[in-house]
Amino acid sequence: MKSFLDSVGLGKRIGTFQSKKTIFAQGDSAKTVVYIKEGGVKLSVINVTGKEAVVAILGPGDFCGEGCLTGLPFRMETATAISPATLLVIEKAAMIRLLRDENQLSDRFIIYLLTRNIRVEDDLIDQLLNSIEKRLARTLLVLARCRKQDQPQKMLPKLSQDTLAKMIGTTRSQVNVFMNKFRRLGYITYKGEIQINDSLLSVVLHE
Amino acid sequence: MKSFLDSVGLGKRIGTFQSKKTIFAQGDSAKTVVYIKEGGVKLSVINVTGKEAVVAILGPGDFCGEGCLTGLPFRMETATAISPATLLVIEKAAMIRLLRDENQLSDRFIIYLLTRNIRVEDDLIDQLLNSIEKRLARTLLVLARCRKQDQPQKMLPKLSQDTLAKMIGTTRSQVNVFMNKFRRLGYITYKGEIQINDSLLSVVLHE
DNA sequence: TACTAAATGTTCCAAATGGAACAGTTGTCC
DNA sequence: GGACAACTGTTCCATTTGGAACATTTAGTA
Repeated sequence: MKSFLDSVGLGKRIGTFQSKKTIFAQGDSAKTVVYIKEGGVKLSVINVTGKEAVVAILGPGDFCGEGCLTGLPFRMETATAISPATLLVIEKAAMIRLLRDENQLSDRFIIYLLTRNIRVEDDLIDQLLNSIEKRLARTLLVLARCRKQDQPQKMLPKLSQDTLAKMIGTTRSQVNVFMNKFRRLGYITYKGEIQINDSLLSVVLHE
Repeated sequence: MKSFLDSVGLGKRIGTFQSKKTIFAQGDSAKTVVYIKEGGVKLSVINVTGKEAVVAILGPGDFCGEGCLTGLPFRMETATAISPATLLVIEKAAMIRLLRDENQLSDRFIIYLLTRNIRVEDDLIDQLLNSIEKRLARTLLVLARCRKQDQPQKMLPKLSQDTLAKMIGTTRSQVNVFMNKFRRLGYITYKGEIQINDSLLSVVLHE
């Protein structure tokens, strides 16, 4: 299934990025689709007034920059590595060819887009309906779920409170207050890295 | 290009719905993908506490219920006609077969998913960064743009202030206050239906 | 170790927002 | 026309939130 995304070839190359390095920036010309083989990637946007929003945290198996396939000539978002990352960079034309010729990839890509759509819609719904406290709790749980398979204890990718704030559309000081509240109530633990307890769910579900 | 979506056949049937009728409801079993040939469709969600959010307003050329292709057994959203609607209802298995066999449809569907993704991400970003006033202004402009091709004056699909409130995550009274403010400033006009002036853009862009 | 930058902890107040309450308007159906 | 329901207009206040300011802690590095 992964064969087309495992090999380098015509119009496909490997890129490696250290943590905090920019993969592409908002406004760049958009001619490639990126497939994440390893590492974490943060997608962010800066608006006219200079305010920043974090749209998604992506990991292995996710794509980014796929918007260029619609014909958009520029990157609408900035993609930044949040851990050492290995990426497959696929030229737009090569990606279009692969989607035509390789049904397995096409299927997989459609499933990916559908899943991604659901994720973003869930984020939007959360934003429309819930308070900062609930949004923070849900975001932590979703981030922890991504790691569940690896770790016995659920653990977060290393994100600053500032980044969390930009994911849920609030300020760092608010995030700080609620993080400490969750810690005080035993919903999360700071053991070097942050660990998420299932009891954090009660914040999302209650009332 | 549209041939596969124009014909009724094995696993494809036409459905017609009057305004305000439910096409499918949150929690229903999800076995079909719906293609909108004519009319408008509102996608909404109700959360545990009973609060409602409107996720999208869809029109001709859009799909809905496509999430079932990921294997999700239930509808996550309620789809309601907001004007008399003609729909092509495609069985999940038939849709999967079409996507495999008909490259034109597959291409078109991928482009649709990418475009939809961008739309939802833009909504999320708007929600993360902007005040109620700006979100309302942007929502009105986006809704008006959908109709631009038809009408000399930009006009809205008929949506109540309550629906607008549920699209931007606020209360009807807030929407009412800002709608009247926009009207007082000449950004919108009530001539039977609501008409949107380009000057409304200044609300989104200013400061 | 000492220095520096980044991240976190804490507080405060102005501003934005939620939500309820009630009045007025419009449209529809008998 | 009258009755009813749906939608709109308007006000008010408690609550939430934004945003700045400053202290403290942690991490990286000369």
